[in-house]
Amino acid sequence: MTTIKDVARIAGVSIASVSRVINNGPKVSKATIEKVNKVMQELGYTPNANARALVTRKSMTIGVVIPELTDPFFASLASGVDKVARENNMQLLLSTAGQSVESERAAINLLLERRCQTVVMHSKIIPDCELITLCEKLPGLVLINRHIEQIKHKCIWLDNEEGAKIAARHLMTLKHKNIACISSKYQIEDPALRLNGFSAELNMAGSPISPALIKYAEPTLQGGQSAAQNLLASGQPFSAIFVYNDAMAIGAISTLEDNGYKVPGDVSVIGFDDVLIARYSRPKLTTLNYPIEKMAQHAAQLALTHFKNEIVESVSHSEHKYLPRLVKRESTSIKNSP
Amino acid sequence: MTTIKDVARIAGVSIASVSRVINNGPKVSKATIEKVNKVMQELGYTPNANARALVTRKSMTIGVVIPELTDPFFASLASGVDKVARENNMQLLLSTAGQSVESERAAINLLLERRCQTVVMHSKIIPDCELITLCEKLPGLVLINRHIEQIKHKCIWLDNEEGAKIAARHLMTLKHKNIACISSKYQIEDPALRLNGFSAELNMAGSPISPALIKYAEPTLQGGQSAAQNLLASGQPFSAIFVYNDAMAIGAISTLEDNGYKVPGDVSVIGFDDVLIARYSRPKLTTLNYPIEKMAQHAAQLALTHFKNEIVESVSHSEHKYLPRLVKRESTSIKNSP
DNA sequence: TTGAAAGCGTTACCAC
DNA sequence: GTGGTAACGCTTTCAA
Repeated sequence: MTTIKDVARIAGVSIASVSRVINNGPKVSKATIEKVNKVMQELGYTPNANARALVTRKSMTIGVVIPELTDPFFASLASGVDKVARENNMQLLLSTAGQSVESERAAINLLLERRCQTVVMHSKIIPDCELITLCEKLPGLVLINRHIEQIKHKCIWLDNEEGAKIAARHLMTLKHKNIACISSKYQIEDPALRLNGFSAELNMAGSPISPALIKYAEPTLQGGQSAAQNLLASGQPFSAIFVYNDAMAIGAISTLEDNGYKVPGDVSVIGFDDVLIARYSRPKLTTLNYPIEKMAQHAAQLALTHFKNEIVESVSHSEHKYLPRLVKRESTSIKNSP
Repeated sequence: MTTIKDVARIAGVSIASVSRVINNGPKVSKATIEKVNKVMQELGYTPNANARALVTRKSMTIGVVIPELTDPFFASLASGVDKVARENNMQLLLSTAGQSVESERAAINLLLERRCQTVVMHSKIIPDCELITLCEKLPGLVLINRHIEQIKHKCIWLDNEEGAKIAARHLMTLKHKNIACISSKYQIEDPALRLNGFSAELNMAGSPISPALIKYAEPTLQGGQSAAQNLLASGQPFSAIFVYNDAMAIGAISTLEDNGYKVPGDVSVIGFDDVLIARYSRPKLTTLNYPIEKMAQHAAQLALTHFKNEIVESVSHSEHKYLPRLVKRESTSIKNSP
């Protein structure tokens, strides 16, 4: 590869001058600029980002830690960060973390080795205290979808509980009384929060949810199918279901229809997340929109701000909580009079 | 940040020794290893990957160039490359390229600056000749979903035409005679190849496709809906549709059903790609599986091989063509006797 | 088995 | 305006 030295030699100027041209430095004559640019062109010179990072101590990269890329939810997250990176002439360094503490640690470590001072991390496994420590070592770290009180100004998260309450109100507005729930048996936090919020709201309205109408399964299409199966098998009457996520909701709908129930005619179904498939299902899914891409952009901006130390009081003390938005589509409707 | 010097000083050994410990170098006494490891631990030392890349001239990264991340197809591509990267202790450097020549060039350039010698690129815009030149500069470059004869040993692509033929045969096996097509009006290559293959196969079977039964639209859900609308409005009879991709196929199905046609009862619909939504639609979509993640893994491996110069005759002369696989689900069935 | 020292390709400071 | 040069943090000879 040609280096800055080659360019300098052939252009007949010093290395320093070439560097100035590259960086639009001040005090360079037009003649030099043109001469150098011409030589760089001819030689196909490409500056070495590693060398630059070494001396400037700036890697010009934004890191993202996510469990995996194939889940559209995480792809959107990464995409949001990517947008901010591009706006700031930085590049995306992706580190997939899988599902274990060790691999989450390894993922963040790779970013540290690359001296990536700005990172957006989605971590559900590493314990709070460890993340708090990490934040000191890496000021430009922002957590997404996790709320840790001590570092809340570096956390961007969604109010799952409130989202569930919105869903509850929506279904009650539609006159539903016997409402079932399908929840996930994994991931401690989110499912629990959603279920809590939902039943709290029903309690408040004076029509508590019947324990027999809560089913747990894998958070997948198949999980939704089997949970709906169980619900049907229970013999309990219900006219609506609040489902943990969209994939399960679509699974539930397919089971319901296979058993002769119309959605939303006989049973209303509401999902959560508003991922891609929600718009492609039939009936189109009513769900709660989780603005993950927007949140990720916010997170990246915030990480940049923290890294640059431009923290003002307003930022360092404010919470960054998002609220899901109800998206009414076709899978919920007013209760049929029986 | 603590450096190798700090570690050396505190451990009371030379920089060279610390380096040897870090790299599991040969000829280091057990005592030194332990001493150094202890100090590294205490200091929370993290080696600087940029400095290492500079001196070793190896960046330990695999680059990926894709138009965007939110399309599940490209997310799978990136994910395939990521898997290979992890297996080889390398990291993913992602460069999104958007939809213009300039931004495709910029994307690859960022990778060059980072001295990323292994890259998998999805490019539909940059002209062949430019890519051929680029391949000389970047021996570890592999193109995915593009076939350029002069560098075919560095191309991994899918046989779109043959895929379309498989679809045609499937529909003919199901006794369909009047078959419609919905194609995309964008992206020069893929849609044309698919349509060509499809009509060629029907021609061979002696029942050429009627031009009135070919509609073009945006390659989206909405595009599929409007194309199906047009098809219905044409008044021409048809009992099956070959659709450019899954999103359009699902759009077409919704329009058909909204107009009282049952799928597959009245009309069979077959998609292409087998992306996530194909499994979530109702009826589940019959489609052609495009093994993009597997292809991406292959591409990454191949890029690694080319970079390491481990090219053997068999690799440098063979084609890397993939065939889509028919996935029979619920949206196609044998033609109803009218 | 260990250490000294010469780079790797840049930037940035300091003279001129 | 321009050029010389000391870092940046690390690997890798080469001697000892």
